Amino acid sequence: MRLSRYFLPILRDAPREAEIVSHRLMLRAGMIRQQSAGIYSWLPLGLRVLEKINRIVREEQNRSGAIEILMPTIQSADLWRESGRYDAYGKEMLRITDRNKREMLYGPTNEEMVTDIFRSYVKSYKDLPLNLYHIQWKFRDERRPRFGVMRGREFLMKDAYSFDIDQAAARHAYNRMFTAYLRTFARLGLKAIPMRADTGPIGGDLSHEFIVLASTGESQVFCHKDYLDFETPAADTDFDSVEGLQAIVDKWTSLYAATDEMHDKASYEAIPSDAQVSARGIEVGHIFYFGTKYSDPMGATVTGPDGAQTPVHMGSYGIGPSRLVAALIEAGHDDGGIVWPDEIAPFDVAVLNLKAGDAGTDAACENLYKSLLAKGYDALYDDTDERPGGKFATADLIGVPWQIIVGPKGLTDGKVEIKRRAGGERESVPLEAALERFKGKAA
RNA sequence: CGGAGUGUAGCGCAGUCUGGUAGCGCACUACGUUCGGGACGUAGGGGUCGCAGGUUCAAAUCCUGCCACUCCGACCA
Repeated sequence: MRLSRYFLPILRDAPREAEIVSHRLMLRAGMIRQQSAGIYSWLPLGLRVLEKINRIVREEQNRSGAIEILMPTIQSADLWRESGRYDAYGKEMLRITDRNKREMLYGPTNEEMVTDIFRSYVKSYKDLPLNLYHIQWKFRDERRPRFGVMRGREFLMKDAYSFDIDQAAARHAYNRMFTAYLRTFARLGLKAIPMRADTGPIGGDLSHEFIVLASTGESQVFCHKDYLDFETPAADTDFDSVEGLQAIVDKWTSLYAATDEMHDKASYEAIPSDAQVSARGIEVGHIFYFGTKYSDPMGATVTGPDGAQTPVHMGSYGIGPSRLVAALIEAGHDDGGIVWPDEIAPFDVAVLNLKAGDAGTDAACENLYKSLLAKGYDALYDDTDERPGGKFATADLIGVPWQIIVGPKGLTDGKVEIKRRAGGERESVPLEAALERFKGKAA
């Protein structure tokens, strides 16, 4: 992308209302624009990051055996009356009336709807297990939205729903998601620790929150230090292996880890004091097993091997990609701006032409830019006629992991500079070497 | 939902107390000089002062009502 033709509305000063660092940086970097309390437009740079997160989430969901669908944002109140949640859900549910005076709602979650889909088509235990997920916008009319997209009213959520014949099978479905989540967050460059969670209004008796440690986190969390060094399940993990997944989950739940609400002082203090971690955390995922809470009242049953109708055992599994954007910034930034993990960055590499209009730098940059594109990189070419200082500041602010800096000074020796955003290391190399350094994007 | 605030140009702010031609910095446009860490000069453009009433010769400023947004707390992916 040529910056001169892109839409990147950088702000030099953050708007006054933005308090936390991720919100300030997202506004400054031109990633989002607030349209209403807790409701945001996603501008090109923000959308790129959001899509990169979605891609990873999708890959790991698919790897674990989940199947993608897409359900609507608007739902019928009737469906929610079946489960009893239409009245149980408070003012957080945005209720809408259509022109025919039918009661509708903007979905805060999709258990009822996916259960309806399931019961319409699936009739036999032979079609289980099944896990359907979608990535869709949700709306919860929070009393007090805050912290930008971290706690918006409208937010993007990946929600998966598992269907199984009995509790043992549902446990395995839970373990699949548990494992997929460990992989997802690791690929996003985050250390997310599963913590026992309260099951809340959704109900059920097996639930974990995945918490990212960050000093600006919203809640207090406690855990054993060893979690930070646990190994992420491998890409070739066999998701069909009941024992294999159970071993992973057992390991990742073997030590103490709890949010404030579930905190048990005695258990925590039993941890050797040098292994106690008390920190702030951001919830980035939440998984539940809730049995037949919805399948029972909604009649989602299958015929078992014995010919009997059995309500299916369900679980639901959420990750908030829009919130993850903010969490990633909270976990990765410095005075200069955002520091994205390589896999999430909106662009892989930025080419900075320090003197646009100069025949030498123009030619070198064109060469670099086209070569990077040809090798599959998302490259951003700053071809504007801004001054060098501004270009450095912009590149740092938006957090592109690599910068290739091309100025007339270096070019007299045939050299360009490669800068790593994260550590700030820079290296002066011949133009050819820079071209070679970026060999091609590994799939 | 309790408490505290804020609405003036795209962003950051002054002006409001004490009514009298709507300002500053950044950003934007043109030209010139600059050019390796957010340059400088000159000349420009841009605002129903959140909205609606009211008081007054005159309202960003005073009065009344409403709306929006933010922060702290309780609650949530």
